[in-house]
Amino acid sequence: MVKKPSKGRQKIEISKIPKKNHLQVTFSKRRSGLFKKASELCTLCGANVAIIVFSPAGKVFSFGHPDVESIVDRFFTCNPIPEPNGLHLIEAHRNASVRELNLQLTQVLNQLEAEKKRGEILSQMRRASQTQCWWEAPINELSMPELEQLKVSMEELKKVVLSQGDKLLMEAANPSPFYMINGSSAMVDHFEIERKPSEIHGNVHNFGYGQGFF
Amino acid sequence: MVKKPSKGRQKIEISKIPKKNHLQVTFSKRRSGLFKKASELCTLCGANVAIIVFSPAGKVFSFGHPDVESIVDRFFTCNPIPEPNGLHLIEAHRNASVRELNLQLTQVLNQLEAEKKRGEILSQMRRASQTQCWWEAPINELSMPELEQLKVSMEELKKVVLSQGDKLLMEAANPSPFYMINGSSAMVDHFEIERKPSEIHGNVHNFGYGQGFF
DNA sequence: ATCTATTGATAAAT
DNA sequence: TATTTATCAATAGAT
Repeated sequence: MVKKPSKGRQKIEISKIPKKNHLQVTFSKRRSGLFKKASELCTLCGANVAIIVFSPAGKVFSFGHPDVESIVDRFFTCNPIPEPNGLHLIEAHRNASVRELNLQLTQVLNQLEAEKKRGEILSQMRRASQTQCWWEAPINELSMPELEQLKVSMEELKKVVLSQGDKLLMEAANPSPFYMINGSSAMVDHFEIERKPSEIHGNVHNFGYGQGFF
Repeated sequence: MVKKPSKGRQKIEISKIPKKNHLQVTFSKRRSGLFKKASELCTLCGANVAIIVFSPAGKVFSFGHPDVESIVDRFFTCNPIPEPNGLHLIEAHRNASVRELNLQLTQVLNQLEAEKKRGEILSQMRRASQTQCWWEAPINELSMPELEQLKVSMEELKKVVLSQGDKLLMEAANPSPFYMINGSSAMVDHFEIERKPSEIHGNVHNFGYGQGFF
């Protein structure tokens, strides 16, 4: 062997790693990196830190200084959840959390439903516009959003048709050779493609900012 | 002024920083660094992470994906706190339910993500194919008889569209109740209900994490 | 908060 | 999983 050209560390995108074995390695390395950073924060600044990590497979890892339980307890003392009875804090919180979870579940399920519907509509529209020309389309089967789109498009078409009709009439009356050659170029961009600026990942970052330093 | 030769980053000992203002700055920087690392771990590996930090002054900061509460709950479900009384069975039952709920939530969240992606793709495809759709056809090249024909077709189309719209509106007066998934008051009792692992299955992308790694 | 020189973390290869 | 190497990213110190 002549040499060992390691490419060294390479820049990576912060988005879900597709390769499972690769992901496993990265998870392991970064988890220990995270815990190391946490321990340094404790030592350097005298902070108290608790970290709980669940791997995608559901395995749990935790770091705590002095220990996870006391920190979590303090946390829920600081963010108390009102509960009339005399249960332990964690107990009380657990009950509230079940409710919370159910609520979340319901909301997310509703969102899912909405997204599915949207996807269905889109794919329907796509199928429709792919398969057939509009004048033979089974309009009786179109849904409301499709009809809306159709209506808008018809308005546009009507304008174009009318102006084209006028143009032809004018030409018939005045057959001049250099009579507007490119007067219709504006028609092409009735439906300009719009793109949102790509959104950065949503709810991952929950920094507790908004207050002073300590 | 000639120049500003910064000494740049210097090595520091990992032991309690004596200077209070310096400590404050370091705490702030490293805390956000820690949270950023955590968020990257979530994104890259699909992990769930909760972090609670108390500054030496007792101020609390937290990070959680999807949120601190559910992760802490899961944690205590996995590491149950020894309880002297005989509530263990009830506890166990409840814990199982919480675990169940969390699992469901995670799955549904994944589905949602998949659906959103699918919708995005469809909508992109649609935008792309619109470029070639009929309403952007080169009407300016049609001749007079063709335009006449087009006009007639449009009139007919309009009628059909209007009647179809009416029909849909009528149907909208009788909405189907498919979105009634959870009654609000019944939710707390979810843990009394037996549930199969998951009846739901995503139709397009399967983000289901493999088992057994880590 | 912003700017750099440096250190520290880590992706890829083994 | 542990080590190595080449890079990239975080951050200490100064402004």
